[in-house]
Amino acid sequence: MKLYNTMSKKKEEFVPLEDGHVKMYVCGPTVYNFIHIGNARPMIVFDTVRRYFEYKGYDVNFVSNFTDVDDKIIKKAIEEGVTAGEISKRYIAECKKDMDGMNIKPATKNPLATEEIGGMVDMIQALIEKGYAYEKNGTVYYRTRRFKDYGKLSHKNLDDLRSGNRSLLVSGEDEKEDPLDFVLWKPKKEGEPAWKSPWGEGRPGWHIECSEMSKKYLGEQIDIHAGGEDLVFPHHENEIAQSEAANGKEFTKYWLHNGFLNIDNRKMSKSLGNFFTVREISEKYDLQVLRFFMLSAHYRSPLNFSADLMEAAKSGLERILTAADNLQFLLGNAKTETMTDGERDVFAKSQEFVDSFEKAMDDDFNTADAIAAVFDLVKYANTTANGESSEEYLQGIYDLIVKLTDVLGIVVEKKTELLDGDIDALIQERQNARKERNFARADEIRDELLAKGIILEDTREGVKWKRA
RNA sequence: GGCGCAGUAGCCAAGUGGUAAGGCGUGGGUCUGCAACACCCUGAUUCACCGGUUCAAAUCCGGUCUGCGCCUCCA
Repeated sequence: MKLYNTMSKKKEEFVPLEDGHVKMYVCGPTVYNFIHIGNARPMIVFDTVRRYFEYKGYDVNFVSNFTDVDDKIIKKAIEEGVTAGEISKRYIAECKKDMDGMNIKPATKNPLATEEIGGMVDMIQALIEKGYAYEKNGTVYYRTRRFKDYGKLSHKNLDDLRSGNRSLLVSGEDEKEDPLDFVLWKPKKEGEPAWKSPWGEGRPGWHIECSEMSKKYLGEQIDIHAGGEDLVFPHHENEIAQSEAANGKEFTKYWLHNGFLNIDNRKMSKSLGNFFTVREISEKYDLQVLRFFMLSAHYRSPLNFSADLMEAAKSGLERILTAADNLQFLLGNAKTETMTDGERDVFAKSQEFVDSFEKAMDDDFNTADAIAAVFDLVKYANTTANGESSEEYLQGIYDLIVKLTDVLGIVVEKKTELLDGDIDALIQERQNARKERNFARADEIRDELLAKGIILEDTREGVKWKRA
């Protein structure tokens, strides 16, 4: 399988560091509020990447952090008059609820920055000893120009950065030896959470968190490091500088970055009023729709979000869900058990959809193409399965749909809820009314059930129902 | 200013040298008491524009226009 590496700007064949294993780190959110749908994109995309690796038989060690100490968290805590810890704890819990709704598999480990301070201090210390960092008045800076590969990920040239941002030179950060130097440790300010260190009380800079947590839980060298494209510079560039200087070896083999999510063709921002949290979306849609929507485009492309596009995604997803539901329904009424020879041939042909699905995913996780394969399979199921199909055939096709949609993190299984006895009785009464051609009564019952959120569908094989 | 990405049907979106997947929507039809589902048919002589390379270009090269991102801890 091939994946696009931001470092080389090319699709590269994936070769794991260790056979059969994938070590993967995804930069997680800063938990100062409910996550927004922009945060959701990397979560969904890289969860899908993980699922595909697992589908291929890899054992994936998936680590994703929560940044739980940061200016924004502290600001929110002050506003509410609570501790920063209360804020981060609350929003980590809320974030996990949203992730669950989006069917994102729990990470192997979700480290918290505040629980890893000791390791970060050690790493900073090592950088100072190696001459890659220096301390001034309680602040520790990384000596960017000392790391000769600086800029290799974002393909930037240090002198361009400089000339393009002269304002930095005059903007007061005169403690730094060079305006490009970034903070590894910052001293405590009044009222802020702080930890002890050789340079006085304070807290770590953002970049060092990921370097340390990645090293601690995955080792000095990992296969994949991923995140939003905005993290390429400076965050990931700085992580490379820190980790490679401290550990003396290549940090990450493959760098994956997802494209940005726009709203109505504009960048999402509070001032534009086009800011959506995942929680808000969940009030209107099953979050599977959001997931399906995000996977309908390639993960590296910019993706536009709008109400119309969500509606279209919902319709598309329903087509898949309906097909699966229909197979389930037919299974409950199948008259024969084993496949006929004819069915065996028909079933054998369905393998081609699995092949094209895998081919798409093997090519840098082309989920849009993979979804097309799922739609082809759905059409195949709709045209070949019917009341005469054998149980074995129906189950076989159903299992294929589940196998593929599971990689995408889409659940097609209908939550099995038993109908209340009286609802069941109403459906039966309606059937009798229809038989007697008393359609007025039949429609009356259908409307009554609709009011209770039950939609009835009359098919050739019998009455089906679903929740509105 | 520097670096980079994108422009494919009404909408979304694959396709990166061999003659345009898939979905949503629209319109027509089959099925059906009606509705819904499903199925069949319906769509770009053409891939922002202008040149060039080639037997062959949406795909490669040059230029133009348009939109967007990064270059201050925003996924």
